[in-house]
Amino acid sequence: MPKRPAEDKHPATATLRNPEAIAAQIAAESAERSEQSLMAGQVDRRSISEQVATRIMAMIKSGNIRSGDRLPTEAQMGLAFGISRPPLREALKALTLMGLLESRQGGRHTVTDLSPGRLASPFTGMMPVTDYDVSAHFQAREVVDLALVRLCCRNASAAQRQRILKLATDGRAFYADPVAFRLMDIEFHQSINAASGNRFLALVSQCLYDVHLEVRRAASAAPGNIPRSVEQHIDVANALMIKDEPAAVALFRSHLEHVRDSTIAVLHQSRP
Amino acid sequence: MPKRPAEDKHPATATLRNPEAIAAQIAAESAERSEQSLMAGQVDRRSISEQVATRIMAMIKSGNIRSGDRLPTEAQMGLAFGISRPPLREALKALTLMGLLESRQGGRHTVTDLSPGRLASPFTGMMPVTDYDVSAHFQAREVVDLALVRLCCRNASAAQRQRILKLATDGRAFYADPVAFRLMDIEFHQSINAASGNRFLALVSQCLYDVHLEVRRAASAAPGNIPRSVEQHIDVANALMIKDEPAAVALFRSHLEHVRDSTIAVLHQSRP
DNA sequence: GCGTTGAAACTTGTCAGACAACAATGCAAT
DNA sequence: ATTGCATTGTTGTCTGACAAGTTTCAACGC
Repeated sequence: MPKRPAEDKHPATATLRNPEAIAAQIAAESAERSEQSLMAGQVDRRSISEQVATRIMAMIKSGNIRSGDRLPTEAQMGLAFGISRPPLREALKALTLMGLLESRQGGRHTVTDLSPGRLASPFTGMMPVTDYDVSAHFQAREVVDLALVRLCCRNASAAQRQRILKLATDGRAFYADPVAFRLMDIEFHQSINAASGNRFLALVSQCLYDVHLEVRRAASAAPGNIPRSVEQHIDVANALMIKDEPAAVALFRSHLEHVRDSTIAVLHQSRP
Repeated sequence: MPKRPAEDKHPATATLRNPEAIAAQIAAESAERSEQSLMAGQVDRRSISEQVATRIMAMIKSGNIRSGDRLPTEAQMGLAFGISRPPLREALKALTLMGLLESRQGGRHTVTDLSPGRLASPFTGMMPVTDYDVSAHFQAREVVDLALVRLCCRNASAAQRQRILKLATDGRAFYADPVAFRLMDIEFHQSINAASGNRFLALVSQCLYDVHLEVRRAASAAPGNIPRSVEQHIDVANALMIKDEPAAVALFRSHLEHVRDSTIAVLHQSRP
């Protein structure tokens, strides 16, 4: 059986994770690029900072730079890319804003965990910029979340089901605390998503949920809604415990519809 | 000295869109911010460029800056924000990389159309960075795309159905041209997504499709696959024409399964 | 009068150098 | 061995400058 080589043990690849080696690789590729552009005779009309940002992204995507790696200093990278600090900093800052890098004054740049949630956050934050359609949004959530509930019902382990049920019942303590309830609500839905075993659908669901939060942020939840949501959570969790798929889906659907209706009510109230 | 062509017919709204007025508004808000930070005694530990980028994003999201607007010059904005050019440029470049702004040397920064596809592209490009699961990906596509097909079957106008059918049949001309086929394929799926009437699901589907393209980019499609895909497209389009929802869904599902299987085959072939 | 063209003014892209603020490191004293 | 401090290193920000490209506007020819 041909197994994947244990890359971390190989000196050649391990060395690449050292800042100096990263800089060396950048320099090598940079020279190669220059030759190519000379051969093609085609000038890249993008600004240097955009080219550099793209190349760093490519190095991250291809695995040449990995989560947690410390990048070389700005001076070293500028030397390696053959550019000065300002455009390099523009590229680094852009990647920082996109959630790929982290930077602290005095400390070097490091690569984030690259979790989909982190990468999606800047995108999610800009989503509700176009005119927002509540019913279309909840229709999408229904499609995605109900599929996740189905998958969760089939694939979740006993421990995961227990955790979901515990989160649901713990919600009873938060009848009077909207903030704590919101945190629990996030955790509850994420647990279901994670238990489904499908990262893509889970990510989509989380993005749609984040958009929902953004919309609902300003308006505090009406007091009566929290107990109702908590009870619906518990109903769903119980259905998941006994693996009753139709019931879980139906209960989750009614939960979503309840949230949708109350959201519409809040929006109409704030915008008469 | 206004040599400026008459541009404010509506002083209230038009004024805000002038670069100078935008700068003035920035300056006003900036002063307000300073007071707040003094009152709170809490320093914002984020770098200036990050704060500025966040604030410009907020102004775009709130509608103070709209699609197509020309931003003030960097000098003006630097003055308005009370900072110098480098950190301001870092913020602008970050927003440019994120697809919110466009910039040309010599011309001012302008706001893009803010289309979801454009905003999603940097995010989509980084998605397959984590270990990629083909079957989970296609499971997600199945959930989302089949829902879109259902909605399309119910909501599409006659003209939209005609367009979908035309795209599908036109595909027959591209048996030997993978690139042209790919372009048609994109258009075909986007037409279905648009006809569904749900922007959110359409966007999600497009993102998943883009990830699929990214994965399949290197490997050229096997020659036999194109005719098969074309015929499947036509079958789906015909089902949509007569509004046979179960048939359309079933045909689309088998289309997706075919694409999935051929993708897996290609991946296994390239990675023995 | 009207479209064209050319130059001037303006704006962004890039570079260089400098200093401040913060982090990391090593050394000395307890 | 641990704590505290001083030194060094790195990022954050500023200033000034010039190159490369765009926009504007006025002079010019028709």
